Amino acid sequence: MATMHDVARLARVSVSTVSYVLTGARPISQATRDKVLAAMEELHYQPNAMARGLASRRSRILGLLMPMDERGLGATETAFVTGAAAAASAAGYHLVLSPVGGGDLDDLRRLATQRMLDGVVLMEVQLADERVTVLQEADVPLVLIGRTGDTSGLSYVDIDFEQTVREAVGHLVGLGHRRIVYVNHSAATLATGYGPALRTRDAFVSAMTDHGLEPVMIAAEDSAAGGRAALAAAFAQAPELTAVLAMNETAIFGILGELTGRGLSVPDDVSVVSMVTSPQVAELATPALTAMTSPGSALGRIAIEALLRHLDGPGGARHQQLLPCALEIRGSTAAPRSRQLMGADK
Amino acid sequence: MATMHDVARLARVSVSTVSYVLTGARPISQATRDKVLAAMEELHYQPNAMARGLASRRSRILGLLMPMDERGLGATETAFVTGAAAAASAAGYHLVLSPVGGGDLDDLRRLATQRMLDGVVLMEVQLADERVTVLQEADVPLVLIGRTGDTSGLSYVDIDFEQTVREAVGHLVGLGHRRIVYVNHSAATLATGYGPALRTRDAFVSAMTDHGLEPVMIAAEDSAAGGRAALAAAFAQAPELTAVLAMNETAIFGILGELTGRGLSVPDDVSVVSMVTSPQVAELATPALTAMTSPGSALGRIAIEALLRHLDGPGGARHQQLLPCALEIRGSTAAPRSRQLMGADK
DNA sequence: CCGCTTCGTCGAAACGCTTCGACGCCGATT
DNA sequence: AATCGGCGTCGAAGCGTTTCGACGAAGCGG
Repeated sequence: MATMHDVARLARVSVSTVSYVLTGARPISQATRDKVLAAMEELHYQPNAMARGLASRRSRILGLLMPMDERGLGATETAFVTGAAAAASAAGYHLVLSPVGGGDLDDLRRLATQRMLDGVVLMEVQLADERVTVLQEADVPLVLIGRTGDTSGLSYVDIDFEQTVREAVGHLVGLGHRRIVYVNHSAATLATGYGPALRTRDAFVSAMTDHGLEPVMIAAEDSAAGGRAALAAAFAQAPELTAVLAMNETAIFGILGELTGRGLSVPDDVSVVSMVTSPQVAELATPALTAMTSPGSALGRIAIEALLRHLDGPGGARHQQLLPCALEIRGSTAAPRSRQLMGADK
Repeated sequence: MATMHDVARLARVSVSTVSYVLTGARPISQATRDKVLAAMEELHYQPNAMARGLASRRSRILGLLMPMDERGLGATETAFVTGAAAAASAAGYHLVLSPVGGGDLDDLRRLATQRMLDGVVLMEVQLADERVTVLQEADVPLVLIGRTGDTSGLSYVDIDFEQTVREAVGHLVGLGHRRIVYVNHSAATLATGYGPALRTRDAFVSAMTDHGLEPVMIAAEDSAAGGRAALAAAFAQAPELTAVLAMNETAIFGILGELTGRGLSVPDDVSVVSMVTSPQVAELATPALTAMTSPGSALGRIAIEALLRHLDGPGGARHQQLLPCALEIRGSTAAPRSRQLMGADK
């Protein structure tokens, strides 16, 4: 492997000159530059990332820390990653994903403190998240996806759940629905302080109240069976329901299955809206689901851009931004039929 | 940030002694070791990864290169990643995922040649894959998931598709099915040299032939609509079919939907087996799918272990290994009813 | 035509660690 | 008693860059 020395020797210049050609930190004449570039070409020279990082105290590597549970990454998370990777790459940075689970806080600390990462984007932030504390103590530039309860002094990008729920409810109410059930994540998930679940819950209550409607909410396990059970519970609690708004992407297939099982048709008997769902998943269902599509790739891009800004101007202001999901109307919503317009026929 | 120098000074030993305590490269007396460890503790010392890497010419970082398309990572890939991460972590290595798309070959070369990665695991390998060539030229220790057409001189771990298909077909034939249709990925995907699709296709032909049955195969786009269309085509080609074996995890929901749409019940009228499918996805369907479950986490672990072996003994033999998927019987398969036992009633 | 920038280049000193050769010490071997 | 080999430790030489101060050569206004 050729080093800078070899290049310098071949081009008959000093090592520092080669470095300046590479980094542009000082002006170099065209003639010299050409000589150096030719030498690099000839030797297939590639700078050694470690040496560079050591000397400049910048690795040009950004970390994207994502807990990897067995669920896998949906299209939403993937869009997020690709958006972030593209933005990093455009700025000349590498983006590496590190699958840090919740348990290995020490691992996290080590990773952050070894000065291998110039900055870090943390995904799936909980309302009370120790990882944030660890990262702040390690003094590494940090941007969150999602937010903790107390966001003072933190930079984050997150989905505007308030707005998203309002829009979803608005869509259903606009179609004529009055009895709308909200299917959230499980009670256990809520208890862990999972922000999206809690925020959408509050947003749902307030949106429904604003329309003068009563909010009905059900918790569902993250599984098809959980969705089934939730729908049963929903009918027990509100027999005349005509629409379901579901936060739980995993449970939604169970909900649809159970609806079919009860001889109810979507969207004629019951309308279904899926929250924070990718088009890919929405199209899997029959009929395709009307859904609130998350701005995945934009979130990723914005997070990285904010992070890069922190690297340049360390004293800069925090970046705090919310993006709503977009309503995409597909086949699972329609005006309510039976119970509303024709009486309780079914 | 404290350096080794600071630790050495505080512990009143030389820098090299501190280093030996850390790496264990030479014996150090218990007394000295304790002094050093105490000093480290007091200063919150953390070794600088760059400096370490530069001096030792080992980064202790392994790369997992995965193309990220918009589809997202299924539970299968996720299991793979977590298996790999666990194995790497156990050996004191970091595992970073790098989302390298197909297009950025130069990006790949740069990544591999900058000596930041001690070794690399490459996922989603095609039969003819330029990335493999690039990585080989960069002279970086390499293990593939999947295989190229010519595997000489390469290490890989892959699914034993031959065996997996044989088992799936065996299951269906054992239940009494004779007319079995195989739904593969799209013709376009086949044309790109996507190994799993090609290998399962061949395996299906040979397995069916061994049973004295005629292999019927349909290509399906990777979407629910594709699955629908494929099922229609299947019925056109083999009206008396009683079982579907599907390689296309995305299309399977379309297949199920179309089956229901035609008034056919699963598994009573038609049995369905899904290939290389995670339990999570299998449970999404109603009824839950009988599936061939991929050995995701084991694949990841084995790949990393093989890679680590390469790092230690560079001259060592190649590691080439195939693992079959496990048959998990759920609700989507049963003995054929109507057409076989009761004549063509439906 | 003289001093003064500005430009382009060089040499050397970091950056924080690993690793090699050397050395003193001590107990064991002849 | 002289010799030997381990053990534990030290000092110094890298690893391949970046970056800083210095310096000669032009280019400029006066």
